[in-house]
Amino acid sequence: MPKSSKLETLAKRARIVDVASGLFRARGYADVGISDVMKAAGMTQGGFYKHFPSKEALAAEAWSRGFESSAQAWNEVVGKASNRKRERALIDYYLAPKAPERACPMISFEHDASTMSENTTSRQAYRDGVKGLHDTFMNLATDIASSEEDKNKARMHFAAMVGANLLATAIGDEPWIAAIRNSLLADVVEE
Amino acid sequence: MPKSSKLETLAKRARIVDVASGLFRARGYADVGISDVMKAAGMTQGGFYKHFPSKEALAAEAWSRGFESSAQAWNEVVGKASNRKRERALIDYYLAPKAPERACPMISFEHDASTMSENTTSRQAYRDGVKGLHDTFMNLATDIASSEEDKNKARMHFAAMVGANLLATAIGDEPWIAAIRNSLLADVVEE
DNA sequence: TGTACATCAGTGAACGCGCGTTCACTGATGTAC
DNA sequence: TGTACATCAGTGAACGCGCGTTCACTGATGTAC
Repeated sequence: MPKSSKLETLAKRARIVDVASGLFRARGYADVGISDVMKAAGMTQGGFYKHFPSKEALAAEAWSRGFESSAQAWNEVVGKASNRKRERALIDYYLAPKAPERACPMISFEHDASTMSENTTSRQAYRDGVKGLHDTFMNLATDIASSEEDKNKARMHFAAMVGANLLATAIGDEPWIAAIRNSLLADVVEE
Repeated sequence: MPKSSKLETLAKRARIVDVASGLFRARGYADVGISDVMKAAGMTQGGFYKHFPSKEALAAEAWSRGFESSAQAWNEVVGKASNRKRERALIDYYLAPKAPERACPMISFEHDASTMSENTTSRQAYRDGVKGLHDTFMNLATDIASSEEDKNKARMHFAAMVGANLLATAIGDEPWIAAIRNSLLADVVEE
């Protein structure tokens, strides 16, 4: 059934971005083909180029989408927690096992973002996305009343949770990996 | 000039592993072709399969090699530092800019290790390598006299330096990235 | 409101390139006598 | 010690597959009259 109404077309385009975002988070840019994306979106691969000029153009949007939904999830999780346990709740959530298509975009996209040439929109999307998650973290974990030491602590915890997640993802649930996670959590004051 | 003496053959094999290790650290497994490796080793691509059954078999050895030389570098760096500043020296060194072929193997190999099927020797090489670097770090940053709190701190710093390096590699030297690095360093007691 | 026509989202096959792997061949190494 | 021969590391071309991209075609959408 060729051709759709304008509204349907936009919805399908959004679906492609959506689906690609999850696949890229789960398996990375290189391991996901255009045909994988289009199949998952319920179309055939030829139609892809009616929406995007290239695979890289899709990456830029799919990555942004991934960072957005990650930031949104963070806000929602913290919203449920009591006021003073925000950082702890965030780190707990971040380090909890998740479906592959919900994997941390900072980690999932890093290799491909680093590989891509400097001045691409997809690379900029990565930079903006990571900065966004960092700012989200700092906003949720600290407030105006926080001392500079507290902010420094939060910044370090941000890096630590990313590192811990990277190692846990690649290695799995061994005791020494759990020890790292527990050490991080132990450093986060619950008050 | 076909055929080499047995000694030359072994030396060439070692050179392939060496060169591949650097290329994989710099550009990742998928972005480095057999012909790249062999060209850099001063041979033609066909000869590769006289030494290894497959590209993945090379990865297992090249990755191990990368972890080994990384651990060795850590030991050397700390050796130069005064006794009580070992952890600080290690983190300073780890976060300092390096040539691409010296990039952190935990980060460079992570994506490909995660992607590879569960029971491969290359995947095991990654696990072992990361465990090795973790143990090296803990050995250098703590000793028998260290309290459990100190060990926890060190473990968290290990994760934090990996996370900070990941972000710095992909994003570059922006102020907020430098702030993360400084926050980590500020938490490492110099005494 | 109805009709003829242009548009263009989507199809599915094909193209072209790169890369892992294979293969027939070469000639130095090293062994057997 | 010398000589004939088997081995096998290394060469360079070719194969085959997957994937990004292109393309001729289809038929529903939506516009012009």
